[in-house]
Amino acid sequence: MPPSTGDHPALHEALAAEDHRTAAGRVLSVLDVFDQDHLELTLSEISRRADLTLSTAHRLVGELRDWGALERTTEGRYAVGLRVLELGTLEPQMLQLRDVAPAYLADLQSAVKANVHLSVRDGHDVVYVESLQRHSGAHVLSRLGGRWPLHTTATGMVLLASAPAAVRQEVLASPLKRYTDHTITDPDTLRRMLAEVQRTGVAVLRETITLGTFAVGVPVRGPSDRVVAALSVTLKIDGSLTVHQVLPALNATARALSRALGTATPGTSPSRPLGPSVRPFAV
Amino acid sequence: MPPSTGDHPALHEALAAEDHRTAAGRVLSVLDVFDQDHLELTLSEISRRADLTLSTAHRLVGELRDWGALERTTEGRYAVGLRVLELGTLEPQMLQLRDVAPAYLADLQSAVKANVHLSVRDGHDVVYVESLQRHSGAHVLSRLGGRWPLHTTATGMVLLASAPAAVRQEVLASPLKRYTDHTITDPDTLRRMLAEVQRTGVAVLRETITLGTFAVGVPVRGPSDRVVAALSVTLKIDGSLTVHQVLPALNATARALSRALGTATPGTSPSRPLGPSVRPFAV
DNA sequence: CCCCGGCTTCCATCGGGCGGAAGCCGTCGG
DNA sequence: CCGACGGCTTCCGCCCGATGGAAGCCGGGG
Repeated sequence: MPPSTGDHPALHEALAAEDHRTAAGRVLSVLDVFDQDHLELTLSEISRRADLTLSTAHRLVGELRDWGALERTTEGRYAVGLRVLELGTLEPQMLQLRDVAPAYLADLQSAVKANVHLSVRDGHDVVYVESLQRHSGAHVLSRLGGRWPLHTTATGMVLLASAPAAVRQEVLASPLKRYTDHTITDPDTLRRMLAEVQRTGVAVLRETITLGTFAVGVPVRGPSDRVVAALSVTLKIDGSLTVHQVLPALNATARALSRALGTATPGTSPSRPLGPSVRPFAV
Repeated sequence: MPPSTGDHPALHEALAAEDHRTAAGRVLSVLDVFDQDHLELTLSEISRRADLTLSTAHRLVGELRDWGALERTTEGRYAVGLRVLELGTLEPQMLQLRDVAPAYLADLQSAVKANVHLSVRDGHDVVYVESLQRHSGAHVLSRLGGRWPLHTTATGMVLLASAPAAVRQEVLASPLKRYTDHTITDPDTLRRMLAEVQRTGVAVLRETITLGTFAVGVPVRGPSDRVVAALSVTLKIDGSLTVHQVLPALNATARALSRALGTATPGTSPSRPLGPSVRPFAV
């Protein structure tokens, strides 16, 4: 960034493209430097990645550490702290879903013997709220809190199809990131598929993220029939199961889950869902 | 807080106990107002609870919302955003554990038919990283990211027993919060129990949080035999199972999990744990 | 030995965060 | 109908504390 402006110290002001971040923005910049590929960073790395002077980074990191937002690893590097996780679990949608959903997901999984996902929409992304892997240990792509663009996953398509028209237009107008040869990147195709999803209530996406798999997604509705989440099953393309074979179980589970959610909101204080009405395929 | 200082406006300065928070501190104050019992708040509630003027709260909340740390509910209130959850899942210990642990926990659970917990230490608290409930739907006490003081849970005792001496002394010197009649609140008793845990490698706590249940905890070790987590089983007191009946399975699972973790660290880049060596009670 | 990179502490300055105030909106009650 | 109220949003001038430069510390390596 600062490649010898030394020659003309006079114009360093002009070139240095002032920093218009607010104090709060700088704090968030620090948090922003951590991602999947940067779990642990030294202070100087943070300062570089966040584009903050070392002294500022030092002070902010210190305050964040005191609060628990960051923690110091044994090797002296910094990482996101458990306090952030604790705070994150207070997100209301996800809190409610994680309360009732696991049982339904487990039943569905044992019925179809495949990976099962429950997701909600956050802006233009789909976020995993709960997932069950067939052979646990492969949490790779579907980590809790994991994000994908809406157009790349079955649950994303379901959520996009039922999102406010404004959101749909924004997504259709924005560049559609490609992950495989089969990722749908053409707005017109996407528009057509969305219409189809709206008509049928089911989204089927083939190899849009991972080659060799396809996913089937359906909506989960909360009180007043609003779509609050999406449920999906991911299958191997050369596997034994077809869309039509899993669809009944998927739909039944989604509807049972919807019913369980629907009962939860009349009272403002979450009036215990009592017994999860009907759980198809219950053990 | 401001009970009619109006009479003597002159001394409002003196009484008003200046606010020594930094800008970053105020940002964190805003996040701090959200907890288990305050999932959604209006702007004014936030401003009151965080002790910020309305205009300041307004601006900070706006910035946090733009970043995704907060979101606006349909009713116009504010809540923690999914971005926080996403960030929280980057916490390294928890990330590694959640990658490999689920399979082991599932095996253990199906072997003992009881609730199973995996926890790590964060300061003077124990934090749940993963848990399996016998009858799903009762995630109540053991929500992911949930916190308890170290002296109140079986996993906490295990982690405290293996924590640096400094931590142990701090906890022993601090007031030990009581939850039930059986919560251990006497430092001397705690010290004795810790010694016992260190000697035997097992912690058994009866009704220290919830009446009618007891829990058995054992350490989980990572590379270089450092204790990185604790594994526990929670049983009904009048149930059929005794400590001695679950201990073998618990120990075997903890050791298998330790081995799986141990293999993961030689290379600095997490060199895939390949196959989870031996999983006792595997299905 | 010195140099280098990373970290920590200190301090004067100045820009932007702060809070007061005014105005907007919807709701309730007289 | 109007007025009061609570909650929210916007605006703006002042002052203070965040900022970043600089100096000093530590450890490793050439």
